Amino acid sequence: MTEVMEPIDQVFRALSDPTRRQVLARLSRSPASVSELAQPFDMALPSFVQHLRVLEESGLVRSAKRGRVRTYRIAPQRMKLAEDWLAEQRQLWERRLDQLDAYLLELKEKSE
Amino acid sequence: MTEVMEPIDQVFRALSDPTRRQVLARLSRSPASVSELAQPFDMALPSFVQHLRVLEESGLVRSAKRGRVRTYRIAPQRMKLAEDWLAEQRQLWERRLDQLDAYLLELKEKSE
DNA sequence: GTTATATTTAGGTATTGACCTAAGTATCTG
DNA sequence: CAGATACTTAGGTCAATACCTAAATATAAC
Repeated sequence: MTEVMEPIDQVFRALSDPTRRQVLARLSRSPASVSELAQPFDMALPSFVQHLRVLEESGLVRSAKRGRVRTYRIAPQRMKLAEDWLAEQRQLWERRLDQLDAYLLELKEKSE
Repeated sequence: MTEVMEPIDQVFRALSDPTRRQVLARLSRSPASVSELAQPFDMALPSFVQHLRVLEESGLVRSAKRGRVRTYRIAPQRMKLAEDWLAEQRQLWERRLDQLDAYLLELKEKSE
């Protein structure tokens, strides 16, 4: 694949894991520390922290360390990349469906 | 990770690859055969076909073979899983930001 | 200043992902 | 029916991912 991943690739990749999506959902409510975030998951901490790293590299979250506690928060702009891409595709095929006669399309599908 | 991937995991995973996103964009315009889809890519056909398999397993596209030609088309309902998930997160943190605004406003008013 | 807490680093394993080449099958066309 | 076309199957490589345990570091609390 490509040498370096594009932001949008990283965003979708980050979103493809259920653990990471759960973390994002948690952070959508409020910022939280590593251990708070890890608590619901039955996973060794270093493994979990790797998910946090993937999220941060994707730009979907940011973190800052104060003392011994690292706090993560959501960084909403990046999610927009994904939303916008999806919206654009939707617009494309919706326009296509508008142009076509829906009835004829259905007939065509049935014959295939 | 999990034994079997959830549909939404598969959808985001399928979307994380630029080749696959380009294929989706192409299919948003109209259905197309394997070789039509493969044409823009500098990749051995079997490698490319594997991307089509990932897309079909995710439910983002469907295919049917007629004679020796397999035709792919977009299957838009699945993309909604991703759109809905993103919309939900957005709603969550936008609501949170609203609350924060209200709180800050209140602080400000008290100080005046 | 010792002990507890909150990560972080180091390093290892097993599976999956993204590619390849070579060879096979099925359908169409002259 | 012979050759071209449109995939499909088989099998191999290499890197990345998702986990793990054990040990290190840095800060906080007694």
